[in-house]
Amino acid sequence: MAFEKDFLEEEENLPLDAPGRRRRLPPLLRRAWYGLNQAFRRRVSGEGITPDQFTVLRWLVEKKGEVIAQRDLADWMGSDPNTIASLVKRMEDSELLDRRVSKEDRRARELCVTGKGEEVYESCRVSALDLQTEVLSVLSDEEIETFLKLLEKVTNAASVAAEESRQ
Amino acid sequence: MAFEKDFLEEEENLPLDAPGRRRRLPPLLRRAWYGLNQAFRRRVSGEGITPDQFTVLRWLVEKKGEVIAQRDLADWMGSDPNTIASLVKRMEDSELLDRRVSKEDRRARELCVTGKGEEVYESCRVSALDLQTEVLSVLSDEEIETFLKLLEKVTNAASVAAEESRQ
DNA sequence: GCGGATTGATACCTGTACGTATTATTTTGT
DNA sequence: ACAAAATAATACGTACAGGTATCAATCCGC
Repeated sequence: MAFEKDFLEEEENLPLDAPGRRRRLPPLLRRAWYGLNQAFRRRVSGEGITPDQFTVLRWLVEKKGEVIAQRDLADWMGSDPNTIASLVKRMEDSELLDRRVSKEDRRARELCVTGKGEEVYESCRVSALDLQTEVLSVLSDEEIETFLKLLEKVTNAASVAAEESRQ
Repeated sequence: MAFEKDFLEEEENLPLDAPGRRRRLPPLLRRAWYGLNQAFRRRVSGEGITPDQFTVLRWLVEKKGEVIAQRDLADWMGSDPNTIASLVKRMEDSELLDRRVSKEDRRARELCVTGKGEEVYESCRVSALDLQTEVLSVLSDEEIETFLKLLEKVTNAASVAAEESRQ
């Protein structure tokens, strides 16, 4: 198809943010993340938790046994320590986790998932897996591998860019 | 479509959320989006706008001449009308756009970018382009095409999942 | 042309993101 | 040993996401 080839080559020469360009990274990433997040929120709202609270529970359950401070969560989730502070406070209020002052470093708070937290996590995990499977089912197995590999590179580059943009 | 159903059920299923798995979609997407958004926020904070305000300006500038209501923005950005209402209110307060009641439908508010809005948009557009180029530079041109194509599929699937998850 | 459904926007709420400033504690340099 | 730097968490502020409830205007079926 000469026409299609011309069209594609023409698009490749457009600047990355040209209005005519069909696919721009920021809007696509935004819609992908918000869509996924919104779908998950709607599916687990009956359990009384939010997507971010689920993420915290996942870390706590998978790392159970290890000592986990709020600072660790902030690093793993790429979130601000402020955000984590209010997040875990709400979760402590709803008894999904316990917080206690660390013995080794009295500035730090050690986090520990409660029994209720583990139960809630387990029931939401199924929804999370279903959703992920559903969304990725529009790609072939090979495409999934390729996509996740490229996404990981882009993610690391974005994290570096964010870090380097602090003033 | 019996065969399609069978095919889909047969696709079951990779351990997409196994703890040992190196790459999981939701954390990667989350970090990619937050990293990109954070980098951009830090770079344009001097201009007095936020990434979302920039997104609104881009739509208004690119669609200039057309009549744009808040509802349209909500659709294009995949955001809640509530979010758009407060967003454009802040932007009206800082004189980046004008709002007026539509002649054709007195429920609707027509949005129009101001001169100041256009100036701010133009100075931020360069930062946006730089950032996008920087982040995508970790991929080859061919990988960029592949990645954006697959990301678009995933994005559409995520939007569909969000829409179908309303109760 | 009238009553019900739909639609665009908003008020109010909770939850999240992240910036600055502050406090308490630990670490480090000398 | 002690002052200075670094660190973990927090208080407080602004912005954004999105839910429910509400209002006003429009549309639609009859």
